[in-house]
Amino acid sequence: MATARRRDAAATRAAILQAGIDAFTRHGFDGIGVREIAQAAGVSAMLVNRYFGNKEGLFAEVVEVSMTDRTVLTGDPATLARDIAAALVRRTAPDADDLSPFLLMLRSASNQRAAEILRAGIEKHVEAHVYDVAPQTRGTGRAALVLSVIAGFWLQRKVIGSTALEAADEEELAGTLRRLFEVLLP
Amino acid sequence: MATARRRDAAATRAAILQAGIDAFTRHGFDGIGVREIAQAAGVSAMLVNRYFGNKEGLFAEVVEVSMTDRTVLTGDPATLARDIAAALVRRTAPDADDLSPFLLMLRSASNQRAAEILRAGIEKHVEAHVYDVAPQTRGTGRAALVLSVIAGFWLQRKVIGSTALEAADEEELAGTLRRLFEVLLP
DNA sequence: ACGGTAAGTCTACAACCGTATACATAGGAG
DNA sequence: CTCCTATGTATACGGTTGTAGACTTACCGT
Repeated sequence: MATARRRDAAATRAAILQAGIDAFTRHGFDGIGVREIAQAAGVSAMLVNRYFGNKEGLFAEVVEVSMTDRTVLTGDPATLARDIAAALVRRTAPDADDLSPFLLMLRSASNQRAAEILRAGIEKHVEAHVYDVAPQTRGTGRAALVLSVIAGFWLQRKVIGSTALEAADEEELAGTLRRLFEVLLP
Repeated sequence: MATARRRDAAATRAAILQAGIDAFTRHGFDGIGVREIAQAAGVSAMLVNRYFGNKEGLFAEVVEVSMTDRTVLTGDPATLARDIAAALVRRTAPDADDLSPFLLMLRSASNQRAAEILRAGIEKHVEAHVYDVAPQTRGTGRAALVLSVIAGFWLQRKVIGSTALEAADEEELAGTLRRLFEVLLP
C-alpha cells in the first residue's frame, strides 16, 4: 500500500503478514527476499525483523495463517469426494490466481527448515481438518494420501505447468479426481 | 573423488554431472551452489561453466539424464497398477535414499526457470513412458494424473516428512495406492 | 625432446542476502 | 505545550552467489 499509512502497529504488522503470504506463496521461502516483502507492504525491510523476529519467524506465521481459515469443505460425506474434486479443478484453472496453502507448501518445501514448519502446520490444521470431515480415515494414512493427491495435482497443473492438464477436459478431470477421492474417502 | 584424477575431459565432465544429479536432487536448484557441486566432483568451480555453460546448463543436462534411463516399469497391463504402487512404497521407505527424478522435480520446481526445464523433461520422457506402457491414457490427462499422484506421495513422505505416512502400514499403503492407479490405468 | 593446446585453477567482481546498530520522528500523555 | 516512547528509516557489515578473465600446467603429436 503506497498511500501513507498512519502509524499503526497492528495495521503494518498485518500488511507485512499479507505481503508475506503473497510473496512466499508465489515464490517460495528461498525465492523472495525480506526487502521485496517489505517493499510490497510499503515499509522498510527492518520492520519485518522487528515484528516477526526474522525471516523464518514471518514464514512460520504465514504458514499458521495460510493453513487456517481457509475454504472449509462441506462436511457432507455423500458429496465430499465430488466437492473436493470440483473445488480442486476450479481453483487450479489456468486463469485462476489462487493463493493456496498447497502452493505455499510446494514452493517452500525444498528448504529444510521451511519443510519442518510446513509439516507441523499441515498436521495441526489441514490433516486435522480431513479427520474432522472424514473421521474414518484416522490411523489409516488415507488422510495424508488425500493431501498427497491434492498437492500433486496442484504441482503438475500450476507449478510445473503440465500441458496435458491444461488441454484436458475439465469435466473429465473432475470426474477422474472424484473417483480417486472416493477410493480414499469411502 | 579426492584421488587425483588424470586429465580426462570425459571423466571429469561425467563426475560433475553425477555430482550435479546428487546435489540438485538433494537440495534443489536454488539450494546448492556451483562451488559445492564442483567440490563434490573434486574440481574447481569454473569447470562447471566450462563444460555446461552455466549452472542452468548443468541443471538442464541433469534433468535430461535423470529423466531417462530410470527404472523401467514392467509393461504388463495386468500388474501395472500394483507394480507402480509397490515400487513407490519401497522407494520412499523411511530408510531408503533414492535419488528419484521426482525428488529432483519437487525440490527445484519453485524456481521458475527450473520448472520450465522440468516440464519439458517430464513431458518428453516420463509422461511419454506412461503412454508407452498405458496407451489408453493418451489424450485423457490420466497419464499426468499418474505422475501427480506419484509426485504428491513422494512429497508428503520424503520432502515434508509426514508422520502419518511414516506410521502407516506399508502393505495397506501399497494397497490403497494400487487402487488409485487402477482408477487411472484401467 | 619439445612446443602447442586442451584441461584445470586462481583471483576478482558486482550483486544480493539476512540482519544488527544507530538514528529520526510522529503522536499521545502529562 | 512538552517530553517520552512507540514506530519507522538509513546505513552498514559480513557472507554468499554466479561467473568473467587471466593464469598455470599436464599431456600428446610430431
